[in-house]
Order: sequence, then C-alpha cells, then structure tokens
Amino acid sequence: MSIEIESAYEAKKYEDKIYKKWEESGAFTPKVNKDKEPYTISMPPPNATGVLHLGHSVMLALEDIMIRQKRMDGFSSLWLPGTDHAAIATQNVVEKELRKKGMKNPRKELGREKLIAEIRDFAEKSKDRIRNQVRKMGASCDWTREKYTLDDNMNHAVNTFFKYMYEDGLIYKGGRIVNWDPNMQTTVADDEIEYKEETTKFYYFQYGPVVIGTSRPETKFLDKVIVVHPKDKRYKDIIGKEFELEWIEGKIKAKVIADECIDMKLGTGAMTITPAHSLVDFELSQKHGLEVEQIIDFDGKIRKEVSKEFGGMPIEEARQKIVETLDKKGLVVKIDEEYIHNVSTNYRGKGVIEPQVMKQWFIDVNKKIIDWKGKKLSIKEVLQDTVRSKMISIIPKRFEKTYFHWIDNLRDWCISRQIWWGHQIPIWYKVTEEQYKAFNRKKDASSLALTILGVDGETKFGTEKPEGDYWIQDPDTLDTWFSSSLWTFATLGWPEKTEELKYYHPTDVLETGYDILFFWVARMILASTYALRRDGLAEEDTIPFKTVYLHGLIRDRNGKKMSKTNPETCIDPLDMIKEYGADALRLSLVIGSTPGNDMRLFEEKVAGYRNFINKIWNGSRFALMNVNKEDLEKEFEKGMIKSHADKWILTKLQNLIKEVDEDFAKHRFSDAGTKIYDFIWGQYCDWYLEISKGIHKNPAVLLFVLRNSLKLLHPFTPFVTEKLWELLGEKELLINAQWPKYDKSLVFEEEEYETKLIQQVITKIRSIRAELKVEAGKKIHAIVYGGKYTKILEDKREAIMRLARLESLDITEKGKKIPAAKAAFIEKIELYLPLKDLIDPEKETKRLDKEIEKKSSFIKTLEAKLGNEGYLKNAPKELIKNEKLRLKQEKENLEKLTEQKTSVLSTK
RNA sequence: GGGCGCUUAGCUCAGUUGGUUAGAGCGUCUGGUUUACACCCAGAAGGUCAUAGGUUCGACUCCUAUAGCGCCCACCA
Repeated sequence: MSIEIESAYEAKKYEDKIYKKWEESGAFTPKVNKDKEPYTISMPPPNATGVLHLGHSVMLALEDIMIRQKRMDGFSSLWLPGTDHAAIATQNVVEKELRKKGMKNPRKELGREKLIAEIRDFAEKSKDRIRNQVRKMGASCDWTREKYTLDDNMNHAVNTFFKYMYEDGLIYKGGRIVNWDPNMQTTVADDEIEYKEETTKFYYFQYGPVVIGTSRPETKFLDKVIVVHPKDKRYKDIIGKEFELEWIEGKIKAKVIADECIDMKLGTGAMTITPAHSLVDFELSQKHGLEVEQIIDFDGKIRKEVSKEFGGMPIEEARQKIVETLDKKGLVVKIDEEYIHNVSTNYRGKGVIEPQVMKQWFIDVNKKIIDWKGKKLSIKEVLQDTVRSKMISIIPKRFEKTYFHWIDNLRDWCISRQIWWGHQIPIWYKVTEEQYKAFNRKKDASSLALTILGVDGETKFGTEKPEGDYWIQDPDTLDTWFSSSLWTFATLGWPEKTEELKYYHPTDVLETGYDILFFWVARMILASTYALRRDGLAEEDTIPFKTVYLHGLIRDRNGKKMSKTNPETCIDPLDMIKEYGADALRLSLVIGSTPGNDMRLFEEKVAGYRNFINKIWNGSRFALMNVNKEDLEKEFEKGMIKSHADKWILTKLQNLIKEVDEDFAKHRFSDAGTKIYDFIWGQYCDWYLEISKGIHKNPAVLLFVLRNSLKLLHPFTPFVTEKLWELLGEKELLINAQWPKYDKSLVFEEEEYETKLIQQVITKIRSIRAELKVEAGKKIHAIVYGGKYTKILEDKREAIMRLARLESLDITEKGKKIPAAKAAFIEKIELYLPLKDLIDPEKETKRLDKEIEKKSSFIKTLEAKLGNEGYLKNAPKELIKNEKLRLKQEKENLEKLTEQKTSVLSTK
C-alpha cells in the first residue's frame, strides 16, 4: 500500500489541528450518564498572573493521562479547568507595572474601582494566554465548564460559605500580630516574608532584679512584665513578685511571671514582654491576660502617646537615643556587637517588617461544630479523620505524616487580606456620620482605616448594603485560598444542588505539587467537608477528592529551582513544544519521575523522547508500507495468528496491557509509560518488525499490535497517536477508542522460549561479518532464557534454518539476488552458533551454584519451620498453607536448577 | 530548634509485600545503511547500591548510628 508519509514526524504540523478536532468532536465534554461511572479531576487553577511554567506542564501531562485513560476505559471522564484570581500575586504584579509607568502609589491615585478595573484587564489577558498554553499541552479538559475564582457563581459560593461559617460562629474577628510593612503601608503574608541574616548589636540591660537581652530596645518602653522559666533556680524567689525599677523614662513597676516557653539557656533566661510587636510576646500576653499597647505606629515611628521625648522618632534613631539614655543611667550591662539575627523583610519591597496588632477575620479550627460520624468535631479533627480513616489517601504516603504534623500545629486561619483584588468580605459595619465621611475620603482605605477610626459598632453579614445610613463594607478581601478551597464543589454548581455536583463529586484525584499541600489541599478538605456536611450529605460524599497525587518540583540540570529571573536555566514549555512537540515534552515530564520527588529537566531529555515519537511514527510507517487496503479493513481474528513470532508479540502485548492496567490503578504513570515505551521500541519495532521483513510477515497481527500500542500510548502522547490512528484508516477518533482489554486467550506462554531463540539468532545474523572464524562441523547448541526457567535447547538446527530462510537474508548486489552468497551465509550462521557465543558455561555454572545454595537454605528453613509443632499450632492457617505451597514450588525449582546445571556441564 | 526526604553506572533517574544475574535514557568505545527510522541498528565497557553495624536462609529494599546534600515548618526575647 503506498501512502505518502514523511520519514520524520513533525509535531508542529499536526498538533493544533488535532486539538481542534478533539475539541470540536465534543470528546472533552462528558455528560451526566447513569450508565457510566464518573471520573473527575478538578484542574488546579493556575494563577491568572502570567505564563505557565514547567510545573503546570507536569500537572497538565499527568492529569491528562489519567483523564484520557479513564475516558477510553468507558468512564464519564470530566476534567474541569479554570484559573485563580491569585489575589495578592496579581495585585502586586499590576501595581508594580503601574509604578514602573510612573505612578507612585497606585492605590491612592486610582482608588478602588479603577485599580480593580486595571487588574481585571490584566487578568483577562493572562487567562487567554493560559488557555492557549493549556491547549498546546494537549490537555483534554472540558472548556465548556471552565471556571474562574472570581466568577459570579464562585462569588455566590464564597459568600454562602462565609455565611455558613459566620452563622455557626466559626468566623470571628480578633486581634492578631500581622507583618506590617511601614514602607508600603500594607500587611504581608507569612509566606511573602524573606528572612535576611544581619549582624546587629545585642544589648543587655539591667531591668530591676534581672538582666534582659534585646536587639530592639526601642520597643521596650512599656514592658512591665518579666518572664522566666518556672524551673529556673536563679529566679525562683522572684516569681510572682512586683518590683519598682528605673527604666527609660523614669521609674516603672514590673512583675515577674513564669512560663515554660522560656529557654533557660538563651541569654540570661529572663525576658520582658512586648505584646504589640512580637508574635511570641503577643501569644504570651493573650495567655496571661496582659495589656497590649502599641508602641510603634503604622509609619514605623515611636508613637507620640507613648513617649514625649522619643515620640515621632523613626525606630533607628530612637534605638540609638534610648541606648544612650539607658547608658547614662548606668543600666547597660554589656553590648554584643556581633549578634547574628534574622530580620524579616518584605520580599517585594525590601522594607523591614514591623509586627503590629490588627483586627482580622479568623476561622476557628477548634470549635466542635461539625456532625461527623456521630460526634461533634472541630475542623481540625475532621481534617485529621478524613486521612486517618483512609477516606482520602495521599500519594506518596509519607506526605500523610507531613499533613498530620501540619494539622497538629494548625492555628486559626486568618482569612482577611488588606488588598482589593478578590472577594470583598461580606460584612458591614454601622458607623457614625463622621466616621463614614472620614472613611470615604480615603481612597485607599483598608481595614487599617477602620482600626484607626476605631469602628466598633454593629456588624452585619450581607452581600448587599443593609438598610439605613452609614454602613461601610469591610474594605478587606478574603484570602485567595478561601475561595480556591471551594474549588472542587463550587465549580460544579454549589451551593445549588445540581445534578453535576451529585454525579461528579467527590472528585477522584487531586493532582498538584507538594508545595501547596497545606495552602490548598488541606483547605479544600476543610471547606468541602464542612460545607457539604452542613448541607446534609453523608460523610463519605463530603470529601473533595479520594486521592491526592503530589508531583515533585521541576528543577534545572543543576538541581536549582527554575525561576524566571534566571533565563539561562529556565525552560519555557512553549519553546520545548515548538522544538520537539508536546508529546515529547509530556513524556520527558512523566517518565522517570516519581510522586513527591523533584526532577530535573533539560533539553536533551526532551530530545530523547522526541526520538521515541519519531520511532513510533516510523514503525507505523513501515507497517503501512507492508499492508494493503484489505488488511487495514479486516477485523483481527485468532485464526490469523500464524507464526511463533505472532504468538510471541501477542503474548507480550497482553502482558503489557495487564501491567499497564495495574500501574494505572496504582497511579504509577512513569512505570506504565516506561513499559509501553519499551514494548513499542524494544519488542515491536526492534523484533517483530524485523521478523516481519521475512517469512513471518503477517499484516493482521502487525496491525492489531500496532493499533493496541497506539491506544495504550495515547494518554501519554495524544497527538502523534491520534495522527497515526487516522493514517491507519480509522474513522473514529482515537481519543474515544476503547481501551485495550486483557485477553488471556492471546497469551501463549510456552511459545516464548523458542521465539526468544529466534530473536537471539536474528541478532547474531545481523552482527555476522566476514571475519568469522569458526571451526566447521561444530554442534549447534543454544541456551534460551525465559521467565523463571532456564532451558537448554539442543540442536535447534530447525529453528535456525527457518530463520535462514527469511527473505530478508537474500543477499543482493545492485538489486540482484545472489543465491550462492545466501547459501554461504546460511552456512556461516550454522557455524556461528555454538553455545559459547550465547552463554558462558563458566559463569552459568557459578550462577547456578549460587542459586542452588540459596534455594537449599531456604528450603531447609521452611522445612524446619513447618516441622515445628508449636509453630503449626500458633501460626495463622493461611500462612501455613502458603508456606507449604511455597515449599513445594521451591523444591520443584531446585530440581530444575539441578537439571540445568547438569546440562550446562555437559556442554563444556 | 522541630519534621521530612535524598545518596544506585561519567550524567539524569527507575527499582512495587525483602527473593533469579541491580535496570533505563543520555554520554563513551567497537562495529554496522540488506525494502521504516542516523531522531537508526547490533554490541561492549562502566556499580563494594554513601559509610558502619544489626535483623534474616537471603538486604538496594527492614532497623540503628554516622557523614554529605536538599526541602518544609517554627523562630532566636
């Protein structure tokens, strides 16, 4: 059959067209279908801030593999895509851009409405770019159901969820130490803090009866409490007592309390508490009911109310002056000049963070409010139970430990953020007319303004302004993870009780990088179980997903994290796709990577898999060149099996199907991919196609195996397989084809060994060269390996002759066959196959000896075990049965080994 | 400081409940174009599985310790 196909696959030429075909065919859009089982993956929504990186590519590749395989396997396979508004990240990017354009303070200059509009524009553009990139990867996600975390229905879900929690008393407003950046006048999330090592001075001051150490004397104005460890002998006598002492601005009174959090070995073992400007101190003060007084204002200066002398001074200046003052008073004990200290800074500005106390919204994780398996449990407890009771399993398993560890240390979740890009908190405050006017005058009002205005009147939940005058909505927005925690169920229509929600939820797999296990994965479990349980669903239906599959991070060839700031090592997935094709990129990201482990990626790796793609292309090309139209149209039947080679490749194929199914069930995609790769390249192309060149040519099997190979490979490399499927004359798209089913009747185990011999002989034939020097008349001998047994086949002249009759062995010169040369060739083959070329008897004997020894000792132990009456009485029956069976098997194996040894010895 | 992980061929990595001779790709070397593919084919070299103990008939695999590397969390008053 003559089909014009180029000898190298050009991905660029086909990929976009194929994607379009899939999308238009509706293959991506599954329907609620009671006759089918659902299979769902919610795509982790990429941030709508920029471009996709390789991390996204891994995610897309892995999820697409799962989705495609299930789709072919007859599931209603839904992959729901979307994007995240990525609150802080997006607003930051846009503000930065605006600043580049010369705007000094975008929030002040534009005001809320206009800035949000700017950000929205930017996000929309990003979304388009992301959609395009996702398509380029070949992701078969359902675009008709695409969602965005700021969509109206998502906002509705967010508000409903907030309302649930507000009504249940799970959301409360409380003081909290936040990371305040006085430069940028904003709070900074914990994970946006960068610790910088700095050498500063460390001061020791006499503070009444104790010496305290500090690197920040300027915060120590109002310290009135000394804390020591309860077991510290040095301070045993002063605990609980009150002292009058000389301090920065005259005499003050201070008392001594004890707390176990104090490290006796650190410094002097005594410290004073500054509740308003240190997290630890703040928590201590809450624990002991101490007063919290602000010392440093939001501009980073000493508050005027605190000190007449130092009020209004920036902290650096105040620090120096205060030390001078204390020194004059003789209170400086010593100064350590070389104190190495971690300073927290905002990684976006470079501003030094000043911890401040501010009112924030929190989710209470300890209130026992969820009806769970007959008990009232807290959020924390439900989070633990879902994983502990195996409702949710995490791959790799070790991350379950990490997960529990995180929950054990979980504190109330602060959900309010002082930015505008996001879901505004649906809370309204009743204020005075004066406050109302003052608030509206400030264009960049955040919750800081509320704090400063001292708002503390009536508070109401609502998405709309309550009736009456002077209501202000909380200007803050919700943490971006608050909305994305609803992702799995809100994208399916929640809070409406839709058919889809019922059918596709809980989703099956949540596949993402391990770096957001806490940020996102745990919070999704939190949101889903709480909200759906409150809706009255059964516990097992409230989890967001059954399996969490965590992939590793992609690193460059030196093991460094890829970052945009380092373009030398940073690989853009689109560049790789352009150069090598999406299929090659997908394979290079999936094969050889294991869950939870980071992997390195570099161009040569992608190039290697491109070679494989080309191999399939050419293997198929060869097949097409060797079959005719009727062959293509014929259905495969068992009666078409002709040779040992047929049986051999069919057996291999069936074994492959079985193993790949097992691997998929265990989420071992790398293994599955490797096996398919090996089969296609190592078995089908290298052996079966070679054999097909000769008398074993059998189009029926050739095509049957090829078609099944393409099916198996399709989830991994969808584009090239789809194209080849079309070239094979198939009318239906491969994306919708039926996944291969394991068929035991196509397994011919006993055939394996002889066929293996044929392979070895082919190898030899290929490598035979004129310089062969073998004594004539030598007996032909061959050892053939296969599976668990080693067989020696003597005098397999017949098999070899059969090979020698292969047409491919015709020796030609200028297109003319030369029978004499062929005859000579055959003669040489016969001479070339003495045993020693296939196996070294010395080595083989040694190996067998070792093996026999091992087996014997094992058998001995087993016999002893099974001869022990006590053991027989106490051990489980099942175990004993197994062991008896094993003993029998091992004895048989030993016999075989001994036989083998004898025959090897006889060949010497 | 607390937790987790990694260490297997020159490089990048697989290795499933412990069980045949520890594998692959790239790279290196040798040889090869007889009707798919040089993005190819055949073959070779290359490993005391980080180190030291232990458990076991048997350990890359389980346990303990040590070293080096990495990650996460907390944070130094």
